[in-house]
Amino acid sequence: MSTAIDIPSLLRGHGFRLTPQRLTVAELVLSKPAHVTARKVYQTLKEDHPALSLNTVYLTLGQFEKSGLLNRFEINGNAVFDSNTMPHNHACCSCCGVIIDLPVHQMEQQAPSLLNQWQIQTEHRIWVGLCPNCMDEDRAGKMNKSGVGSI
Amino acid sequence: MSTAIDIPSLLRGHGFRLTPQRLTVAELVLSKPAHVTARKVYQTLKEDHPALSLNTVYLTLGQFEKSGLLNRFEINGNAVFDSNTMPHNHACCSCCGVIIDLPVHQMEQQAPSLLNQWQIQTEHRIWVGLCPNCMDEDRAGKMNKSGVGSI
DNA sequence: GTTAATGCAAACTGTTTGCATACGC
DNA sequence: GCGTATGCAAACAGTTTGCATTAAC
Repeated sequence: MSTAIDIPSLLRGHGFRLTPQRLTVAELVLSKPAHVTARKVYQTLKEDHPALSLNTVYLTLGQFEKSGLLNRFEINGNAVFDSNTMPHNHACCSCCGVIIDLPVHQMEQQAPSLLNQWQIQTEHRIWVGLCPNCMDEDRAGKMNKSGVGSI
Repeated sequence: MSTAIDIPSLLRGHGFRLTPQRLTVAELVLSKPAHVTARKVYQTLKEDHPALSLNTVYLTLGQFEKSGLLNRFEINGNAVFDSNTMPHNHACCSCCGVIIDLPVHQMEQQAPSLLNQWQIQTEHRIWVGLCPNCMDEDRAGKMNKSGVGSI
């Protein structure tokens, strides 16, 4: 990460006021690749930043999405925010909840001809299964049952 | 529909008791192509079948899914049940909420090589946008704002 | 008669909204 | 000082759970 992101400049550039809460959330989700839920952000930051409410996290992530700083998609009914705003696919482990980015293949770039008459707004493709780590643990009989709730 | 489905036989074949509620729900979602939410089923049937609770609908759809009679996926955080249990993709209109099935292209059949080490359980691909009908209405200035909540 | 199915209500989770207060600009 | 941000609490929607009653087999 040779070119560190200047979070304050980035936020100011999008017309945001520099509040401590917003800076903290931005530092967590914008300064490096991240797939997070609102609750995850809240739980991660609340210990070191008691002056942060879950409400503010929801609001802030929503603002970042509207400004194009974050992408939003859904896994298991949970809103997940992604700092990677370029087109890409996802895979999610149903055991540990880890989410990885996958490239969009050339053949996938155009929508099926049946949608020629549609005006496509978003597209999302996701694979769900066991990641290599959890398969190993599974084989070793140590599989946890937390499921994707841990995302 | 030359080969009408015998719902009672189908249910019995999967070990279900033939209750009026279960028969009614099955008739609605299994006898023809359908994309429905639990609430939609409940609202559709409750008028003619007062002896039906939302709880039972959730339970019944869940049982049908576990028996392989229905597929389940998610749109906008809502569980959608699909009578088409073969692999296929979806498109959803963000205006009227209509959902259409799309074939899986040959190139899509295999997971990306990055997932070679994964044990894939499910895969889902969805396009969201304006369907031709809603684009027409949009152009005519009659666009409704109901969004995908109408699914 | 057994056992599964049902209805009702309550719980629970993720998310949004209303409003008075605090604070960046 | 002005107007956005914030925290708190309440509202809200979708879904699941607990339990007594009912009905299919």
